[in-house]
Amino acid sequence: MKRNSAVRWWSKPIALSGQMHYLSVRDHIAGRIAAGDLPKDGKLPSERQLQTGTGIARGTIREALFQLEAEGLIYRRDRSGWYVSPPPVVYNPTRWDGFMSYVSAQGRSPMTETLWKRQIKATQHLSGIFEKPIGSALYALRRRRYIDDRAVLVETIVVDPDLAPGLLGYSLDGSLTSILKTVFGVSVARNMVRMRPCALVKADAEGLKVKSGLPGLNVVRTSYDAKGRVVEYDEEYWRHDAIIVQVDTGVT
Amino acid sequence: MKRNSAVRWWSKPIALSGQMHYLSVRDHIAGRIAAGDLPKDGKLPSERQLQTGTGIARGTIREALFQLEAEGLIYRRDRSGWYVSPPPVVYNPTRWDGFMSYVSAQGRSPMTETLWKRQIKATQHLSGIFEKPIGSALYALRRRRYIDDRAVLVETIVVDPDLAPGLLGYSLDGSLTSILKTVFGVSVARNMVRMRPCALVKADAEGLKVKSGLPGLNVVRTSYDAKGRVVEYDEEYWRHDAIIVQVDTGVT
DNA sequence: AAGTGGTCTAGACCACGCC
DNA sequence: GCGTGGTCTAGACCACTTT
Repeated sequence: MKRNSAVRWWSKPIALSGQMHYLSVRDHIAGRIAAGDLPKDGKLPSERQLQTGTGIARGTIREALFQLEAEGLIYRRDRSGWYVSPPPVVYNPTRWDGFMSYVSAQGRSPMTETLWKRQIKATQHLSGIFEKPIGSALYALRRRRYIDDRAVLVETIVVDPDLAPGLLGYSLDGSLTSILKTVFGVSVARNMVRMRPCALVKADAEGLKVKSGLPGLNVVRTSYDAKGRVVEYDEEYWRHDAIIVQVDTGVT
Repeated sequence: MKRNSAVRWWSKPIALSGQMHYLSVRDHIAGRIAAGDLPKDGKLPSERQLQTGTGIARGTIREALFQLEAEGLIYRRDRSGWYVSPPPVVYNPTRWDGFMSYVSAQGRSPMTETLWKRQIKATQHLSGIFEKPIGSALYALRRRRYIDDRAVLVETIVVDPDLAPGLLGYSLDGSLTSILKTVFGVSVARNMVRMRPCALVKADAEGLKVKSGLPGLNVVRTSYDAKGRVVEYDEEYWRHDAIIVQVDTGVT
């Protein structure tokens, strides 16, 4: 590709006066993206190609790219390159339509992959949530979910076996919601949701194939049935650039 | 202080085998923090002091510090040093008690500073929200809010003057909520809240005195009265380590 | 004035994706 | 096997805070 020949990506020299150098580079790249001046797969030129003809150190280029990544404009695929981010989906934790349904409704293509499912024993933490003795049997489930083939979240779900005996025998690559409802007659009356900006580290970063330390959003949801029993406890880790959370409620 | 003499902060050499070097440094520092091995103001040794005796480049130390910062464990004061982060406050956007009230309720000390207040003309964006013609008069207000003397958010609020004529004449360093209610008899019936992990840039980063590009949380709240009129439109930018969002609702 | 983080350079080697 | 980003070193100078 001509774009990738050894000339600098932008036509004018980068302004060095006044503001920080890496922020100038950021603005140039952001401008090129906004102008749509990119191959249609959204891949940016490589870091070393961005350097050519500029006299700028690679570290400075990378600083600019990190800035754009933090802003959610671009993301990286490990050792592959930098790409323009697709738009985020809107997530409404107070609605009880699942991931598969609201992603589709927004014209995007959802996909779920079950990483593992097994019976576990309640830890102290879980025993407090489910109000069961430590060591009680619980179902646990780990899934990775995709939008348009990009991994956007990993989650660990815990379900009370008393409410859904034999749950793990079902395919859980679809909507857990609808299985609970149609097969077990369990429906959710109340949600408690906690959200916290976080860094993706260790298992979660690995699961999303991102570098440890990238920003993410941690969503913890506890669902109750009409009798106030905990139906489902869910910990999600999202890519920060994949989601907007929207809550629409009466005032309490 | 003895801690700041030219010996390394940890006693054993850092393990180089296996995992990434900067992650080892991260783990060492995280361990020391968890062990409470710090002066009580929470200030870490300087980057150059952390290097001493280790043979580790300053850039690598900084990478470890950035990691901990992204995780919310530490934060920096520009050109002063790195400090251990205080615990976050819980923010419930569906409750209509204001910042001053819920921060106090959590045993922390809230403070509000009004940066400016003035009448503005409705932009296209605002005209759509308030359902008024472009150019209509609106009240706008910019504030910075603190918890225990650390700036944690900046916000810009827009209010419909028809619902609160003369609002800008009042001191707005306290609760806007209670002024609207007690002085103007305006109360909120419904909230629409959007949240998005973001990078703090430009004016918002400057307002919080953080480096541009640090992770933050963008909260946009639109409040309606019982007749469905927009009472207040609020854009907040939070430090990412200062807040946990909690939503507790019935399912719709 | 001394110390701090903030920025930048100019290399080097590595692990891994992609062809 | 080549190109990519990922990691790391060893300096340097600057702007700002702190003392």
